[in-house]
Amino acid sequence: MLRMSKMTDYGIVLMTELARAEGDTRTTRELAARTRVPLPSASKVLKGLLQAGLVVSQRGANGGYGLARPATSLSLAELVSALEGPVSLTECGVHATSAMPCELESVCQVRGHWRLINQAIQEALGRLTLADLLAPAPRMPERLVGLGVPSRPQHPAAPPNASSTSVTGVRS
Amino acid sequence: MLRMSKMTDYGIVLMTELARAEGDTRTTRELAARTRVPLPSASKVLKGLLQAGLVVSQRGANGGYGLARPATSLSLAELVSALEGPVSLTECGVHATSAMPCELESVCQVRGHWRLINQAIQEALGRLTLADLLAPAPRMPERLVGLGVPSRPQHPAAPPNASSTSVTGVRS
DNA sequence: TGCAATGTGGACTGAATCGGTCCAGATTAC
DNA sequence: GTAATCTGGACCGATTCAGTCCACATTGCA
Repeated sequence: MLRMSKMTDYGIVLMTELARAEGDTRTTRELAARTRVPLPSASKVLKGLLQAGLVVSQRGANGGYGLARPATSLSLAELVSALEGPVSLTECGVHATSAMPCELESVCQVRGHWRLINQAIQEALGRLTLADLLAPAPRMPERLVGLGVPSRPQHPAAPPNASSTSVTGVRS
Repeated sequence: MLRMSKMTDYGIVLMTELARAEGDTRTTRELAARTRVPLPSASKVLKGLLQAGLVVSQRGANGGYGLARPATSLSLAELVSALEGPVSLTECGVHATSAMPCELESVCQVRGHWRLINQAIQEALGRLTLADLLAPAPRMPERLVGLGVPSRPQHPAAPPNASSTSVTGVRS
């Protein structure tokens, strides 16, 4: 659990494929075929990426999609945010000025902690770029050194729940 | 998005309340009343926590729930794992020996990266204990220093999606 | 000029999940 | 024996999600 949606999964795979094109445009059909993402879904995701400004489109014959910026400047955090909304485990801290303010704000002391956790997750995602995903998976990429080092008692592995596969899962 | 489920949210609030009892047991009714979690839902979540071994129960009259271990040794990662399943943004890396192995494993280079990201998130959650949540929210707790420091270009804030509230959100 | 290829925006549907509720039964204190 | 409490499971309605489809706009090319 605590998963990204499948669409976000698709989005990352499609962006990775686009990054391989290096400036060229690719049609939705091409991208779908190469990534095995169902065509209509690929189309849907690409529309979302377009609205988020992460890709540019060329309409008409010989049209297609291309990256809006170099792969080296597109962070995973941006991708996930664009497709999934703000990265935040709880509502708390997302809309600080919500229409539904915290009625027990004065007595609750959890908020600050969550904000930092959300921040940490966002940072972990922000450290990797699309370009990084193209490179061979490193044993321990410099950017994550210091994050992945256990410093607390290991918690027992949660029961594995056999479930559906994700594209990222399947292809990664 | 990228949210915990509401049940996990409840679980954290309930555990926090249990931690305040400091060894005493609390009935489901008490816990629900204090946290404003709907009683049946609180009951459901507590059952789950019991099976995960995070709380102990005393049946019968004068029964109730108590923490299975001191709050200082219960990490948030444990809590989330217990209620939400393995912490992993993608299927990939959760069941490495899945019945559905990656057909394109040889060409895919994303897996290693995801594994590290999942690890980073898990670490961020593992650094905080239940006891930490009881303390006043710090500006920047020592345990997270170094995680929350931006090192990449800030990505534009994703469009705020006004939505429902979470318990943690409401009370934090 | 017209046609074919392609993206655009939106509606729609079936399935799965989630939040929430309820109940019959076991256990314990008094 | 009775009341209070946890236990395990079934159940339901609402929501979300993945996926599909369609009418239309745009563009390149014959």
